[in-house]
Amino acid sequence: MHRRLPSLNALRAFEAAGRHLSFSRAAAELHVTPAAVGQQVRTLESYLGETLFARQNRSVELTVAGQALLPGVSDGFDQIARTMEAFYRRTVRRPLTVSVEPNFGAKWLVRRLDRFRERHPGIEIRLDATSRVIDFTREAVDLAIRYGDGNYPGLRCDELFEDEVFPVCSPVLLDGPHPLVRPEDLQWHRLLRQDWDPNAPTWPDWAMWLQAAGVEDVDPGQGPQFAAGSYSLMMDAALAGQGVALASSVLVADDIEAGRLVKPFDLSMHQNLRYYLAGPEATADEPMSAAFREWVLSEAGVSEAGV
Amino acid sequence: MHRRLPSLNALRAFEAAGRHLSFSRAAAELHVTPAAVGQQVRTLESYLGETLFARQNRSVELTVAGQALLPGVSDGFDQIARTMEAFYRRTVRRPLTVSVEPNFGAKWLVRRLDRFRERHPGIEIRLDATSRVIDFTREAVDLAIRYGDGNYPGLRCDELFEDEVFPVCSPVLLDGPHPLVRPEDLQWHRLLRQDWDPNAPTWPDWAMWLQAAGVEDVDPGQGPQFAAGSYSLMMDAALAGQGVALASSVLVADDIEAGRLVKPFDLSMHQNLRYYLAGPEATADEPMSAAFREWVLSEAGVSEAGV
DNA sequence: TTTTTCGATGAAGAAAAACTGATCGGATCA
DNA sequence: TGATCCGATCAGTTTTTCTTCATCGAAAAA
Repeated sequence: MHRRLPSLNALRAFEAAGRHLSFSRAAAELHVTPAAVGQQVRTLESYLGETLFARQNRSVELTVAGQALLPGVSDGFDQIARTMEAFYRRTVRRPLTVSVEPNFGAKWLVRRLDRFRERHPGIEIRLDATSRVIDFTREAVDLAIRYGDGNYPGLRCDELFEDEVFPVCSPVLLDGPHPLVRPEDLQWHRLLRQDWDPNAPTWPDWAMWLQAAGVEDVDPGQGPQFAAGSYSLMMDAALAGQGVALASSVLVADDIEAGRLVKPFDLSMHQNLRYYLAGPEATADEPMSAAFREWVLSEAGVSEAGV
Repeated sequence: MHRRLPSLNALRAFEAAGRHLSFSRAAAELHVTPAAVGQQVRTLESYLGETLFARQNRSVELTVAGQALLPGVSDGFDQIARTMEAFYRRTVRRPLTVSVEPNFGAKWLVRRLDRFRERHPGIEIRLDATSRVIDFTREAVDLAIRYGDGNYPGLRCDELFEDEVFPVCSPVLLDGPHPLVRPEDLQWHRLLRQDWDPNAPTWPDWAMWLQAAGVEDVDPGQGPQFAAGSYSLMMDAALAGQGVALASSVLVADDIEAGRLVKPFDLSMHQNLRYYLAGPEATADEPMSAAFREWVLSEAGVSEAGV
């Protein structure tokens, strides 16, 4: 079989534009700019040697040639789209189970998962939020995102983020009677403190940060205390302007970007612990695992690590 | 309608590979390398999160998933391909009439036209080989390739080639009792000469070339003479080793590249005349004209000229 | 009428996708 | 056993595709 097909992307742009009778709406459907649609249509017209759209100033309509071409092309794409939909929904698909540390899952991963779904409509993610250490040989878990030192023998392991710890607070604390400008100003505010799970990796506490900042007249023991595992409660308190919390850069990145939290001082405590994506070597090249790894790494702004 | 489609090119590669059960044959069909097909298939597998082909060492076969996906996708592309074929062959299409100087048409254009057909299967070219000057307002001609000075008022005009004139001959003349090495050696060979149409642009003759070469003991008047318009006869004689002809660089480029003719000396006579593609401004932006112009210019190795 | 708005367009540069070319490695065939 | 065939892989590059930004002209709004 020998097919002479034009650029398929140009065809798709034409099809969408013809269906909407609008380059802009077609562009919206295809998630590109109207200019891109216009160029693709022009490419197709040049390939065929015929104008497919009559351009009015503020609208387009199909020429006779365009009308002749559109239905068949639409049918073809419909057929393919139906096939893909059927494929996505066909026979029970094993979901990809990803174990994730709960705070990271809530603050970082779930906010981005819809982008993964868009990129890989055929892969269903099952999240398993737990702090336990995963034994891949015993548990039905494909991949795990963990906070640690990256020393996971026998696993394929890719670094996601460095992490650092610094104070954050609601922007309202920057105004008011005692604006937070220098570390000494912390004496006027409540320090939100978290107890640490004795089994979990160590985490800098206020005493360490204040010492590093060279501040002596702030009591590291004052302010509300949150139980281990209640990180999100503490952050809710910070978001509500109830005090200043020591937070992980990864977990507050979105809140800072959105302006819900601010970082009043420049001083950060560096951790030698990081976020890693880990999983068994044996399944590392399976398409589902590979797709998830590639996506997480790109979301983390990291190019894929070596072997 | 909201479609979630993978990369269409990846789908097409998968479809071809699945149909042939071979990446190499699919690559041949798509006019790309097997490596390209392999990468496209891998892209699709990553998007879907499933392997579509089971790779043996020397062959591939479809997995269950691949078998589930292939038929529907094939049908879709078939549908589109049928639509395109029907479109190409539909209602009487006006061919694009290109008037071309006969020698140029024979020696340069027709040898390349199949590449144009491949790029633009929907455009039919009608060649009109004539030396007459074209009046676009009176004749049903869309474009013309002409040899001249480029001064064509009221026409959209793009330069194709510079031209120069130099002696050429069959490679057999380089051996033999009197090999052609220096211009003086021409005295041992016949000079193929052509009469010129008194109305046509002037063309250097042997007397001019010999003078430029500084050769005096060769008689420019000896050798067979060909009537105006019998250029191709003269070139046939040259190809047959019957003598040395003064030829146009454009018209002999292919013969020289193929080794059928050689250029024994370096000296060329430059012409201030060139090959141009000309046509009415009014139709210059019509897809057929624009496609042909773009193609001719790219074949001529020239980027599209400005307004 | 005048002003605003909306959609199409064009050029230039940037980003992303696709392809090539070279190399490797395991079957198959002679 | 050696030669060959086919597919995998990877880096580098080419080609395609897209975005940005400015402009334009009619329709809608004021």
